[in-house]
Amino acid sequence: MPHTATDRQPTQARQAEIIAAVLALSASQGPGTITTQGIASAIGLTHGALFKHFPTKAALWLAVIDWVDAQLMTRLHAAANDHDHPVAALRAVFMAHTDFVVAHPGVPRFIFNELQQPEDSPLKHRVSDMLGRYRQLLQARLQHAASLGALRPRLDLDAAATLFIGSLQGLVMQAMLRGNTTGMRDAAEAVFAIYRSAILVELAS
Amino acid sequence: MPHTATDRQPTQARQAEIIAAVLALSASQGPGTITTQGIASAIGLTHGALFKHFPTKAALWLAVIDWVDAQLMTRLHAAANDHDHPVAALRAVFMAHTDFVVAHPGVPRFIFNELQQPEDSPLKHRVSDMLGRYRQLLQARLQHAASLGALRPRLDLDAAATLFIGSLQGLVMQAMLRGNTTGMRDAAEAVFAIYRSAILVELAS
DNA sequence: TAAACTAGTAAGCAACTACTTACTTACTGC
DNA sequence: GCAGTAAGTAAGTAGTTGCTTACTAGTTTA
Repeated sequence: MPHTATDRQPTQARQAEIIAAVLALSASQGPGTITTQGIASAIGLTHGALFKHFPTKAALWLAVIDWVDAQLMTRLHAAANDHDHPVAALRAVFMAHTDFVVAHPGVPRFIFNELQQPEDSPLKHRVSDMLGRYRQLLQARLQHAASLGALRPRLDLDAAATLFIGSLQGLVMQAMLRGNTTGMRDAAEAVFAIYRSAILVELAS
Repeated sequence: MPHTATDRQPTQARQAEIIAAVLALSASQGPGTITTQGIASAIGLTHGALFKHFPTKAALWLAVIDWVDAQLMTRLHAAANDHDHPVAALRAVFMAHTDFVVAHPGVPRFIFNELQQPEDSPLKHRVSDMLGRYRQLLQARLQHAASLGALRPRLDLDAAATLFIGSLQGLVMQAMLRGNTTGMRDAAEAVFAIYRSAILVELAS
């Protein structure tokens, strides 16, 4: 069957389509089991055509991480900078992260899968680099909040950042158990409310 | 090379050895990439010999989960029942879980890997069943603590359980980023201290 | 002590993997 | 209007995977 004119796409558009397909498959399949054949047929393309746009599967995986990095960090910074008060900023980051996961359920699976690779592969290095910048974003707000006297005295800011990311991880895990992300926003609100009371200085009830 | 008498092991001992090998490989390799060939050569056995003890790879995977279930839940219940006060029990469970992960770093990787399988495979079902019993254990202590008036009024116990497991997940993720579990116990103490102040009723500082 | 059983080996098979090659067809600049 | 290039196809290759088969050698037991 000869392809029509609409079949042919400029490589930049195809690359974006391929990356999106990988993340879509990650949401319903587990990234470790994704094959280049599966990606191709998910787009309606021949297997060989994939390699016109990415030289190797590893290069494609790297491009997926770069996409996630750019998208997620942009949204998180935007959410954080939307609020003057650092605690409000933390809340906005928490919910922006949640919304991103709801919109792209394959992303946390993909990221965690790469984190499992124990050796210092370039993939894992980029993921850990991104998470490092995530922690910096959180630490800056936490320190700002501390300087305002809004946080508990002697609060371990490092542990507070770990708890922040970890609670999101817990929400993701719950969503993976259920197999969908419905109700995740509400659960995120409830969890952040508890987190907030964990770090805030005690006020009169 | 003919095998000596010590080569031959009763199947029960070999099964335990094989399960241990899978978890050891999970700690340093990522469970998705483990092959039956790799398991066999890790023990110093022929590939075909594996299938004398487990009919299929899936059966072996199931046995690994059963082992984790029995070991982990036994320790968590023992830790919980060691304390009369529910908050002390929660702390003991948190640290018992941490100790288990430090002792068996492959376990959380293995578990999370199975959780990623989206379909209702028997593997995923058992994992989600175990996590359900974990939540029950937590909910019972949280409700007990609430009945003692130790918790904040209007605390969302469901979200509190999610935050409990999630914060452990966050610690595991941090350990995976660093590639080892050194310092995990100290980090766990700090994180639980914050968690504790999140759920406890406010006292005079 | 012979028979049944069990734990092991060595070799190989069918299916699947990432990737390549040879070729075709559409778009673009001169 | 045509040459060069880029996106696509179809078929194939080498390596790996889970699993099987045919055979060997210890162990148990009637």
